[in-house]
Parts: sequence; structure tokens; C-alpha cells
Amino acid sequence: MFALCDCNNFYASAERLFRPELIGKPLVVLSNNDGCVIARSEEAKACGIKMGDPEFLVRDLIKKFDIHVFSSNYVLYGDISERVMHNLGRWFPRLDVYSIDEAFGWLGGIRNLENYTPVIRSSVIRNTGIPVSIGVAPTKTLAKLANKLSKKAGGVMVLDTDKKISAAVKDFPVHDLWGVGRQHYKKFEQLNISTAGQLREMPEMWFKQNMTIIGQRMWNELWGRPVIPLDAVRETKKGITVSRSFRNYIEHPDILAEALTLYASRLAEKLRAENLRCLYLQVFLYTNKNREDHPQHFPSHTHKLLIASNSTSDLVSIAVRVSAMLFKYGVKYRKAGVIASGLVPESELQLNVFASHDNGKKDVVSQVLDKLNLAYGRGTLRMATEGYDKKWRLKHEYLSKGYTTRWADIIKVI
DNA sequence: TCTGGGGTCCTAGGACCC
DNA sequence: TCTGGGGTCCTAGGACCC
Repeated sequence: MFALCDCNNFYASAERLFRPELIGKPLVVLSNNDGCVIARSEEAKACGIKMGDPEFLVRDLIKKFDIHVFSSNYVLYGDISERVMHNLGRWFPRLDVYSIDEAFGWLGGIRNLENYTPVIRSSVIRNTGIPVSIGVAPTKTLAKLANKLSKKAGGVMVLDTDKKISAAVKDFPVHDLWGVGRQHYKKFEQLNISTAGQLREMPEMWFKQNMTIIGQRMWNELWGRPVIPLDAVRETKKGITVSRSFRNYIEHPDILAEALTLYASRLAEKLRAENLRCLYLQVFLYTNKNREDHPQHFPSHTHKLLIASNSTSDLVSIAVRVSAMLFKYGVKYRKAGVIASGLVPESELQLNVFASHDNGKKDVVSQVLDKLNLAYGRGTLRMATEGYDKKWRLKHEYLSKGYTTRWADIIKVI
């Protein structure tokens, strides 16, 4: 049996952990650049704020109901997430951490799940202060479904018999199923399928012909036949991305180069932190697709390195060069990013006869960068092309403190 | 005026190989 | 006039996830 444990309104709950006076009050967390709502407390949901609502469109509601607003504080959420996962790990010998706020656990050979599961739940809540819900079922897809139902059933839902599964599936909205997005939903709608129960009754042949292998998997999982395994050991990453929207539009290549310098520097740091190098560096630019009156441009280019690298100066110079190549005058750019792929461990450096190389040594400049920035804070030492005033930099006006990660922000008890 | 960021998996199609 | 078949690898793009 699989258990899906997920934190309720995770970012909102994490913010509330250090602001107990906000318990029972409406609260939302905004995306980067304070763009749109990405988490709401139950009270904020009741005020009519929807997931993904742009902040400027719900500003009136926020004022009207006196909703507390936070910019996203990923350092804080990452740290709280680790605590939750650590606690879950004590109950599940095999834990598959699926995202920042949820994990699949394996419940093999345990009987009496109806009694056991609530114990796990209350233990995690007691130890971390973060409310969690747990759904239990014979497949991952059904565990996700059970988890969703658990939110309105006291935080725990165990589907351990065919009878319980059939009852749960019967009226479950098909668009809430794991793996059903807008496109698949449209397809189901045309066939008058609106519940998971109806979907399950379709012949397997239909999935084969209309939905690729993903549909067949879903069909089997809905019938309680596990097809998606527990992924206890995360495989190495396939790619690493750093991308951000700009606070203001960028319309000049030199300013664009500043942003790309920062993003490529961050990317190189991330690669070094994971002891990886990349063979491909992709650079992309976006315009604002919500503005039909602006000329649109979504160029991208992938550069292949002769030798895999994670050096800040290498990646920055490529990113800046490629961005200059992609840039067009007269276009308002909204966002840009860099993606590293073709990742190889530092220990497996493949040399190239046609290029100079460092014989596998770490490059000294990057080492110094990492050392100084770790000791004195990110950005202490950086590349000159990153610029000085950075008007394009992220907006986060409602940022909470680094309660658990920054000495100066630790709560004092007087 | 103001609409996030970082991932995964799958498929189709092209290039290339023998 | 008639020009194969079976692979692999890579990339782009779509769909989905949180």
C-alpha cells in the first residue's frame, strides 16, 4: 500500500508557523515578483481568492478582507520541508519525496491501517507544527485521490478494499485526477466523462488509441493495479534551470546581459553545489504573452560546450553571447533563463582533444567565488557584467524573515 | 502598470549508421 | 522506370506536476 502525505496549504502554513497571531486569519503567499497567488490559507480561500490569481486583480479583495500578504520565501519553505520529510522518514522506511510539500511512503505488510495512519499524522503535526493529510491506497494514483478526499474527512483516508475504492472513485471529479490536465480534460468532456468512476469503465483499448502510455497507466492504477513504482532513490537530475521574470521590461541588450550574467552565475553555483558539470547551455527569452498589443518573441538557443563545465566565467560568457544573438530591438522582454543539460558528475570529466582543459581541476575563480559568497552572503563577489543598479531585479515587498536560516532573524524569547 | 519557477515524461521527426 | 530496412541518438515540443 502507498501513503501520500501532503502538507495543507504548505507555504501559508509555513509562514504562519512563526506568526502565530495569524492563526485563523486569511493569508496568501505570492509568486516571485509578487506576481500571483500561489498559496492560500483556508480563510483566504473562503474570501474568494483563487489559486493563480494575479495579485493586482485581487487587490480589492485583499483590502476588503484584510488578508495578510507574503512574498515567497523559498529558503524558509525548503527548511520547513526538510523537517517534515525527516519526520515522515521515521514512519516510512521507504520514502519517495515527490515535491517540496508531499511524499509517497510505502506501507508494506502493515495491518490495521485505519488505526495506524492517524498516529503518523498527529505525530508529524506535533513535531513540526505543519498540518498534513494522508491518503492510503494500493496505487499512487489512488493514494493521490484518497489524499484529496482526506482533506474533508479529518485528514486521513484509507482505501484498502475494492468496495471502498469503488465508492471513492464513483463521484470523484475527473479533472482532479493525478495526470489529468486541461488537454486531457477537454478530451473527456467531449465523451461526457466527468468522474473517475466513468473513466475507469472505459475499455483499455480506448486509452491505448487515444492517450498514449500515460492513459493506460492511469487506467490500470484506477483499478488498483500498481504501475507507477515507488521512487525511493531520486535519480540524478536531467537538467537545472535558473529563470526569472523582470520587474520592468528589458529593451536593451546591455541590460539583458546583466540579467543573464546573474542567472548563469547562479546556475554555475547550483551545478558546483551538486558536483555536476553541463555539456549544454540553453538560453531563452520571453515576452509578455498576456499583452496582445506587444510584439511577441520567444527565441531560444542551445549551445554545446566542447568540455563539460560548471565554471562561472565559462557559463556567463556563453549566456551573454547567446542572449545578444537572440535579442531583437523594439521588443519588450519580460523574462529570461538558462538551462543546463547533459549533466555529468565532476569526477567523470570527458576531455576533448580540440579544446584546452583544466585536467579535471576545479577552476580557481569559481572556488574563490563560492568561498567568499558562502562566508559573506550571496552576491558579495560577482561578475562585473551583472551591473550595478539592477532595475530589472525581482520584486518581493512582503518577504518574511529567515527564521530558521539566518542568525539575525532568529526569534528572541525575552 | 502589475500575470512564477523548476521539474518530469512522452512522442515525433530528423540525422546518421550499417 | 524501378532506389531497403532496422536500428540509435538527439532535439523540439506537448502535457503535466507542484
